[in-house]
Amino acid sequence: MLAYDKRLQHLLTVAARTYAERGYQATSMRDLSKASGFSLAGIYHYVSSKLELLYLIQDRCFTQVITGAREALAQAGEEPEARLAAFIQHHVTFFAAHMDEMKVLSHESDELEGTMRAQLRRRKREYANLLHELLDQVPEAQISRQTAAWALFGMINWIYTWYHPTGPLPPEKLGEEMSRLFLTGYTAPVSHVAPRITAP
Amino acid sequence: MLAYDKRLQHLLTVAARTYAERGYQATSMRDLSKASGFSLAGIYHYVSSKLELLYLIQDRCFTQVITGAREALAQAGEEPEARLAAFIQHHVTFFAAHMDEMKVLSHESDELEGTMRAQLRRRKREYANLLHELLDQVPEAQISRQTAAWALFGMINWIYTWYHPTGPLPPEKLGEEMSRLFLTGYTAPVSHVAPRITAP
DNA sequence: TTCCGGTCCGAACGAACGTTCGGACGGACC
DNA sequence: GGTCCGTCCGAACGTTCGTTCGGACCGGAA
Repeated sequence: MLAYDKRLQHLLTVAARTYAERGYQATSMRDLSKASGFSLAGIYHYVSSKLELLYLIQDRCFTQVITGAREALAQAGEEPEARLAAFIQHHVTFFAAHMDEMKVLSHESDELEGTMRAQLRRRKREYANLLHELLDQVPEAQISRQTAAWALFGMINWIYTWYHPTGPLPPEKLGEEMSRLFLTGYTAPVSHVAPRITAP
Repeated sequence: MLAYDKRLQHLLTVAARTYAERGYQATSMRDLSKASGFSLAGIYHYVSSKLELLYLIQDRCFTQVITGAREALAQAGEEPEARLAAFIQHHVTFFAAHMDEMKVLSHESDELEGTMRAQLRRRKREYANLLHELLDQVPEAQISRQTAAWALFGMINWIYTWYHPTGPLPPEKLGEEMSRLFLTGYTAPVSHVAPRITAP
């Protein structure tokens, strides 16, 4: 049954690319049929619905990010800031290496329903907890852990709206810059605080 | 013709709310008909197409953000960091006050085509230039201006995925935390740099 | 040779979509 | 009173959608 898995993977890859380009809702099963080489009806031998196709892409991608992050942390040593940097660096480089899937994961996260939605939420919580534990290890944070976590995810998920991995800025460099920006902002002593401006 | 404008505004408000809840593609003109009180055909007396409806929401919203940011900057004094903080604070509080429109602007930015798309791109460029000029005034940045700009927009646009303005964290406080996180990270002297970790 | 289960597809189904058409209604002006 | 114009709508149009159905093809077991 190896060929079966290979063809399913092919279908998922093509679908992720098309969803990333045109959006999930705007892509029809007929589009995927043309892009994948399968007939329209043939697709339904691999997935039971359009929604399950989206679910498979997102779930597989999320699983990869989480296990990848765990592996990166396992090699990151003990120092809290170094571990945080490793987490960020892994997320950014993984994002750059799997742009289509990560864009679909980031941008089409509200399309699922029922059991599939719940499963994806669980994975999201799992990944967020990983970050929260890292943030807890860093002392003297000058802003709240919750806001910091969302701000960081914003920084590193927004990537899909502008970044081109083959451009002048290589993924490792991008990860470094993001790490430095966030870590410096989050861990700096309170004395080095920017002037507080209240909106008029 | 005042009543006409009021009814158009009503339509745009309802559409923005529905698009924010269910997404642009997933919302049908029949949905908007039910939600707005207009008949299906009646909607076409105010907009010429579904795409123009999206365009009007996005263009009006963008115009408001830009002029609002200009006003905030006019009152922000001379110090570069204070001006940057004012820009961020304005963006965040405006976002919180116009969640539906800003979510539609952030999340459905790839749907338009042709002239409308070009017009929106122009507005986006205009707003980004505003930020770039502010970043240029801040000395000794430890990461590139371009990356910093995208990271900041990521932080403050991702808000729509998690923030509830009526929750425990008021918009002004959120703006403050975002300002502090970004400004500290962007303007900190290079000596206070987080440990550089290269991915294995 | 026969049969069978996995693989795949052309053709069709009913539903929902964005948009249009012809006309109804009502106040303003002659 | 008659006419016109802005406002609005019920009903329909043609298209596209996700999904299904019945059967074709084929390698291997019996």
